[in-house]
Amino acid sequence: MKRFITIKDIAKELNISVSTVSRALRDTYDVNKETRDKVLEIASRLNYKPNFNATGLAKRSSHNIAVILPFITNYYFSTVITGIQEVAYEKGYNIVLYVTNDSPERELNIINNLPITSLDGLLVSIASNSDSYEHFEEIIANETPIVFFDRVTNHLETSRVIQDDYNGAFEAVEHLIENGYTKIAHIAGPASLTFTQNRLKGYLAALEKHHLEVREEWIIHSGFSQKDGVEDASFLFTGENRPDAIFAVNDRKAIGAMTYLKSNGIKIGQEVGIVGFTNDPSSEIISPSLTTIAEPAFEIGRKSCELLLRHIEKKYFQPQEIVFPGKLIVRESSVKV
Amino acid sequence: MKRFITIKDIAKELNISVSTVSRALRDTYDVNKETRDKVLEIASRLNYKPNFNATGLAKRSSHNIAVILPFITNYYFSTVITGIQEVAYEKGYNIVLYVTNDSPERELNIINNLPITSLDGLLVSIASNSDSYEHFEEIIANETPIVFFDRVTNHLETSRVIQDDYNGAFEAVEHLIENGYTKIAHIAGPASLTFTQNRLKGYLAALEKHHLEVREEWIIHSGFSQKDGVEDASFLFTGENRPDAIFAVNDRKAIGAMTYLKSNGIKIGQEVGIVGFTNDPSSEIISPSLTTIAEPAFEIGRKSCELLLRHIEKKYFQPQEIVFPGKLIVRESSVKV
DNA sequence: AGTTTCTTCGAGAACGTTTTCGCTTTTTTT
DNA sequence: AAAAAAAGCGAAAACGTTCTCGAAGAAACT
Repeated sequence: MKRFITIKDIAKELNISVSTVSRALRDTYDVNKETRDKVLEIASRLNYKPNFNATGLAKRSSHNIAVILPFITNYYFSTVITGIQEVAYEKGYNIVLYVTNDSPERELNIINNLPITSLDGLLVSIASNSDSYEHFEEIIANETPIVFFDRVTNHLETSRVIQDDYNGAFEAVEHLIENGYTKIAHIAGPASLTFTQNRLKGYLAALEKHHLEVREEWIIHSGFSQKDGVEDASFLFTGENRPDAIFAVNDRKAIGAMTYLKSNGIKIGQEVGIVGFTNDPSSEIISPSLTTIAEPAFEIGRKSCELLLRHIEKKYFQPQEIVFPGKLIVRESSVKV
Repeated sequence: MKRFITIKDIAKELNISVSTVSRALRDTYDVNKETRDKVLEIASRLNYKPNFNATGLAKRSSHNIAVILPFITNYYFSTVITGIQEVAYEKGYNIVLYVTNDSPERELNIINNLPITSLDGLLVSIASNSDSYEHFEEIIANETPIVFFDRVTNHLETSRVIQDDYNGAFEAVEHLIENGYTKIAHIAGPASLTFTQNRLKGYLAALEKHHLEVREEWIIHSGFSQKDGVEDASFLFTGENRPDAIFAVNDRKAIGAMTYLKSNGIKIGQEVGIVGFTNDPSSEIISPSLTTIAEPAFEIGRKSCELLLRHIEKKYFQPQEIVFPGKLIVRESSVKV
């Protein structure tokens, strides 16, 4: 059976009480410097490790935060986690990771089975087709703070951090227009997600500003995968009225569309312009290279975590919305020469 | 202050003792079916959530496992985590994530500050230049099981799961030879890592089998990034005695090398053959597409976690080494036509 | 010298469970 | 019908901390 050195062992060793040891290990006041030094010395000699279950019980707070998101196997999310992890590490928090596989059922199941009593807060990016938010409300009611990032919801009064989807999309589409494309399609994400709605709005606004017509059949909602991109492009380029440009909701779909076009002999850039969203490293590797809107994924992770920690540490802290601007990165896929 | 429903609330409600409630919530024996049903009903009505700090304290086991690895922002590691997470989810374990940024100091710091008393086990892939294993030994001495994956060490008597680096490399290089390349360079990873050693051995064995000369200057050890690949290639192709093929320790370096060759007008495949390792999705996106050895990353994650859980649950379980075979995937970068 | 204030510490309860032991009551065996 | 075994439950200790209270002594005032 495992057996670790406890505060009691230290107390016995020095013939003092556990309360004193406890104080010595944390505070500096209310304990004599000498005894404190002795405690610290013994503690490190015996290689004492605090029992987090016990401290968690006694203080009603562990130093754990849950991160719940759809996937981790893509550039965006893995980079966000890296950012989160960076500030968690600095501040001595542990990250408990849950991945929903973008399934609402699994998300629900995870939330319901969360070790909520040993979690100080939650960082979440919701699944595509979540339609109910009760499970989150319940957690909020229990005074466990939540910060949403990227995939947020307006149904809940919490802090959130996102990129500027509307303006990013607007800029992307305007860039296509300025480069002489006029028949611009949008291959979008699942309609339920706030950020696909915002990117769609940005797309529409840019068309409107430049007096270009909006065609229903040029707006396709589907999933986020490369395969979805292939299918959407195949749909767009088999009928009549083919577009001459595509704005994709993310780089993976853009890349899917590119592979479709390439294998059908359509010249990217020259004949059909393409712009993605994210700045996935693949967008630089593919040829022609992909124009895209870069998202500050790492910073979004950092900021989300900082915000959550503020909520955890200060008691009443007004929910905030933080919006990061995107940045247009022009490459080969959106220019005609 | 947060306040959750406890076992005591249920006991009070039903006028029975907490011990009975505790039993009812877990076992089926030693408690009448009727009272058990009543307890379960009240528990779900009050929305009772067990306090994991308390159970952890009382049972000396949380249901947490730590995952410690260098990065998560690449295909291989993020897929491994997804596999780990899959079985952890099935079995009701939580994953506590730590990323070392491939820094030995940070790794050490993380290990030393681990909430070890509330961790049932560890899954780790070590940092590149870790030279000391004492911190791991200490954990093992405390009877907390560790399973290493991918980046393992021979200094410790623990279970480990890896891919067959030797044979994968052998196959990759033999494939190049069979396709008519004779001057094959190897851009390798940091020399300290077991798996780069094994891939190097596989490379050497293939050369030897086919009586090709080994040239020291064609073997370069550096980091794992795309940038390292660029630099290694630039080194290989600026001097005299240029190779006509490259076997890269991973796909990112292979891709780096490809970008260098492409921008220098060297025809990949025709003039210089390239094979990578991993089967990163980028290897299919880049053109020409990259021949590679596919690693079963997801399965490695699953298996590592299963093994760890076995160690946690059975007491004395002989350390095992599990080796997954790789699979050669032939694409355009390694054929001369 | 007497009073007040600080400083340092210990006793013991509390956090929410599990677990051991033993006591009733019921059921089974003879 | 008596004896033995089993079933169901409660009291209380334990897990390793933190925290509140108060006591003892030292230091600082009058």
